Amino acid sequence: MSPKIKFQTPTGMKDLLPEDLEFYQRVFEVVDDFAQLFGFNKIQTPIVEDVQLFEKGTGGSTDIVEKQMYILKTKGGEYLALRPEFTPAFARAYFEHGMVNWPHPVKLYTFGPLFRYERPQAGRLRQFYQFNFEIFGSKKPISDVEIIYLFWEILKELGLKNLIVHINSIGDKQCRPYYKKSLVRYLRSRERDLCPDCKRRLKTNPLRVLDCKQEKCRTVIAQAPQMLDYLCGECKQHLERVLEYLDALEIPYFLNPYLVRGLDYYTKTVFEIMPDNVPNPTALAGGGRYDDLLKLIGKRDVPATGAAAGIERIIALMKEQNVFKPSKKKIDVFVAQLGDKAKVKTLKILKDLKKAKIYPAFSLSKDSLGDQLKIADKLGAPFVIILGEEEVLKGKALVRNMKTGVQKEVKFEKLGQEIKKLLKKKK
RNA sequence: GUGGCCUUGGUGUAAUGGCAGCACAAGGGCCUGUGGAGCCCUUAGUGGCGGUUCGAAUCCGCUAGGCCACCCCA
Repeated sequence: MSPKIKFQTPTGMKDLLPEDLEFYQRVFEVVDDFAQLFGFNKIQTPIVEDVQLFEKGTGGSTDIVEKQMYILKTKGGEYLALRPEFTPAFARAYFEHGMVNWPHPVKLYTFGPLFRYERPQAGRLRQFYQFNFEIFGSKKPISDVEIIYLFWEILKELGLKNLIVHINSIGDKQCRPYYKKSLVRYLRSRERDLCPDCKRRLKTNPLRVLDCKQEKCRTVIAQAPQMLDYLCGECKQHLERVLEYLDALEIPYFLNPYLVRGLDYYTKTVFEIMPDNVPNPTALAGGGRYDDLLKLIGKRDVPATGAAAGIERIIALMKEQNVFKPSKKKIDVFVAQLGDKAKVKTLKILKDLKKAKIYPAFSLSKDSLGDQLKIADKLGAPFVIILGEEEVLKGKALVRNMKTGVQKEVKFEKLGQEIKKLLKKKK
């Protein structure tokens, strides 16, 4: 009856161990810090939402909705989806909690896990983390740039180098239909030169033919009409202003006419931040304006702009560029004990140490002092508090300097202050 | 979803059809109230299922997971 099956994490999902979490926490720290600086408020939404929220919001013809959602049926018969992205949930929350009546723009952010059923690869997981920022209620170009600048600064603060912003405008409901029509007309004329996927896209989502990487398609695309030439006056001006702001902020960008994002709801500005000068760059962050999404979810027409960044990808690049070293948890003091009374006393003095903001290590399951000193040494503790039966009776503990071996008696009540003093002296 | 490569104790590796071995890590001991070294002992592995063979970590099939490219995206 030896169970041969080995339990393991589900495909494309992983455990985050202490060492991993140091990286995640570093990212979250910087994100929170910049969120505060830029005046964004944090919210958390449920991990599951009504399937229809994404069908409507994210868009029925997107890969995400078509084939990547984890969908579950509850006992009550509702269909819920593990969230594959944040934006529709933000829009839902915006209406559900009457944020329409908050002073605008409403600036919100969050981070947490998302789920997409995909074939896993490095930098592409089925459960992954993103941080996400949204601005509701501003149609101004500066708001797009506020988002881009914020993401740019967060990535820079994390130490990442050689990044570039790819940016494009995909127009709005005024001008995009004209462009789409003329693009489709052109692509039809060259249909026999397209890959099978693109033949399909031609019907379902022709804009995405633009990002196909098949060589035969690339040659077709090279001569295709470009959105930039079809932008209406308003969209054109919007893009120009965005680019001017980017210039003024000295953010390096590449105006990429083939950048089309996979989600249906974008209008005007779309952007991705990616590593520059590498063979197969994957976007670290991406987003843009989505003026038409909110009225699909709620009743009101609210312009919005936002972006999301993939934390695992950021961490991978941090490791590659070697810009963050998890600081080895250094402990201030190790408490070694001998005998039951001393074990209990060890637990009792914890609160006193906490008061002095000293965080100790200890190992109550060990009985031998030698073993405990060995552990203290391995942990790199500069000082050890030694508590034996004798010390408990005397009301004093021995404090040992691990470097010099010098020990002195300290009253229990003074332990916190004394260690603090010693630590300070050491520096 | 398509194609390709990979998988040996916790980690890193050796064995290419013939006794699964080494290093590190871990646990215990030498050492009953004083660490760093050393020595000794212990735990623990061929991802899973099947096939070929006298004999399989090794060859074959399926499966699971990982990785790479496509697809897509963060």
